[in-house]
Formats: sequence, C-alpha cells, structure tokens
Amino acid sequence: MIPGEGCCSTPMVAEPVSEPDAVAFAQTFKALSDPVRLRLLSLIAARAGAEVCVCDLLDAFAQTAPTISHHLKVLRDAGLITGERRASWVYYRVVPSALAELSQLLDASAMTAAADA
Amino acid sequence: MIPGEGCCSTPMVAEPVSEPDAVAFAQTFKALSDPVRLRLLSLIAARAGAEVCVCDLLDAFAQTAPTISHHLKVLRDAGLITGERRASWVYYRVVPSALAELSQLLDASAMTAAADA
DNA sequence: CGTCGAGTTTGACACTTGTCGAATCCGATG
DNA sequence: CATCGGATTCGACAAGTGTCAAACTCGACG
Repeated sequence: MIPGEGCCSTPMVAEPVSEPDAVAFAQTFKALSDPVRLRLLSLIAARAGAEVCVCDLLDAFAQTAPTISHHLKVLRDAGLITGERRASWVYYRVVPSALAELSQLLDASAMTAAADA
Repeated sequence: MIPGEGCCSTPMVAEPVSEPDAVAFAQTFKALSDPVRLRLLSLIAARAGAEVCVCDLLDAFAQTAPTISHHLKVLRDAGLITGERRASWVYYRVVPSALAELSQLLDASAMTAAADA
C-alpha cells in the first residue's frame, strides 16, 4: 500500500492512555456501570462531606441487604468510597479525588476531541 | 427507634440521580468499563476532531477484527462515538458532548462531596 | 454471658459479556 | 460480472456479574 493515501495515514497518535492505565480506569468505570451502585454513590455524595449510614441506604432500594452490601464493597474496592464502623453502624463517605480523576480523564478526552480543526 | 438519635437521622437527601437516569448513566459507564474500549476511545479522541480508520485501530490491539468491531459497536450504541463509511473504509470520531456530560456528572458529585462542612 | 440487631460473607444460580472462527456484507477494482 | 479486501454479523463458549437465602461476625445491651 502506498503510504499517505487511502486510509492508514497519520501514524502519529497524540497521547492515548497506556494499556495498564486503561485496565485500571476500566476497573473503576466498571464500578460505576450498575444503576444501583450509581445511585448508592449519588446518595452518599449528596451528603456534602458528611457520612451515610447503611441503614439509610437500604430504604432507597428494592434489593436485599446482602446485595447492597456487595455493591458497597465494589465501590469500596474501586476506591470511590470509604467505610468506617462506629458503634453498631457502618458509615460511608465518598473519595472526592477519585471522582475528580475520572472527571478529568473524560473532560480531557472531550476537549481533545472537540478541538475541531 | 427514637428519631434523631443513633443512625438513620437526616431523612432529607440533597439531589441524588433519579433511578431512570441511573440506568442510563450506568449503561454509558458500562461502555467504558473495558480496557480495550477505553483505549479505542482514547485513540479516537487523540485525533483532535479528525477521524480514525478502523484499520489504524486494529494494529494497536492483540484482539481480532471481529472483537474490535464488537467493541466499536458498544461505544457507538452508547453514543460515545459515531462511525461513517466512506469508500472501503469506516471512520470513527468521538462525540465530545457525551464525554462532557459524564465528566460533569462526576465532577458535580466530587464537588458536592468535597464540600466538607 | 446470652441475645439481638446491623452488616457482611458464603454458596448457588440465572444471566450477561468478551472472545474467537466462520460466514456475510459491501465498495472498489480489474 | 467476478474477485478482492475491509468491516460487520452470527454462533458458540468460557468467564464474569447481579441477585438472593442462609450462615456468620461484631458491638451493644439487658
């Protein structure tokens, strides 16, 4: 094939995410890829820096307690929230920096792509 | 239980995402929850408004053409990219507004949560 | 110390998803 | 019109995921 014509020109690619980074980010996005988890995160984030008790969250869902607990674990493992046991109850809060990092990644991609020549 | 003590106080919840919205956003995040798709999107977005031919993308992955095509379809169905056939080749470009919307959602949650009292 | 209640872990099961090979579609070109 | 090559679709299968019931852990409280 003659270079520079047809497709497959422009071999230079600006700055795509590296493969290891892609794996890490994908894992985090996977934690957000469930409606229950998104609403959980939203409910926790809505508390403006304060904490949310699990018992508060259970009322908002049709799912059983084990299921909610499972989803909270997924969010915790992804580093999006942290949980702390105090007295009989467990309180969760979000990790703002984790959300901000994802936001910036998407924003950067949007900006780069929107830079229409 | 006595209201106002222990856990389960503060019944008001600021402004969580609605359940239908959660389903829609979760579906979009699911499209981002795979390393291959994340790198595909990144490679396409890195072209700064220009297009990328599928044949360019294939070289960057160990996966076969059908697999890459499948992932491109997922990204397309999620509204994150658009594809256009011209001559023998298919060219893809990202939809900046879709990425921006997700970015804002995460940023808003991060901001709300970071508003530490 | 026995019990109770909040929350998590375990085990099981239906369903979804990433992957590939084979077949198909669709322009272009001879 | 036959053929070729790029890209997608189809069919199948292993691996992963959401869900629940049952069992377990851990403080608190009587």
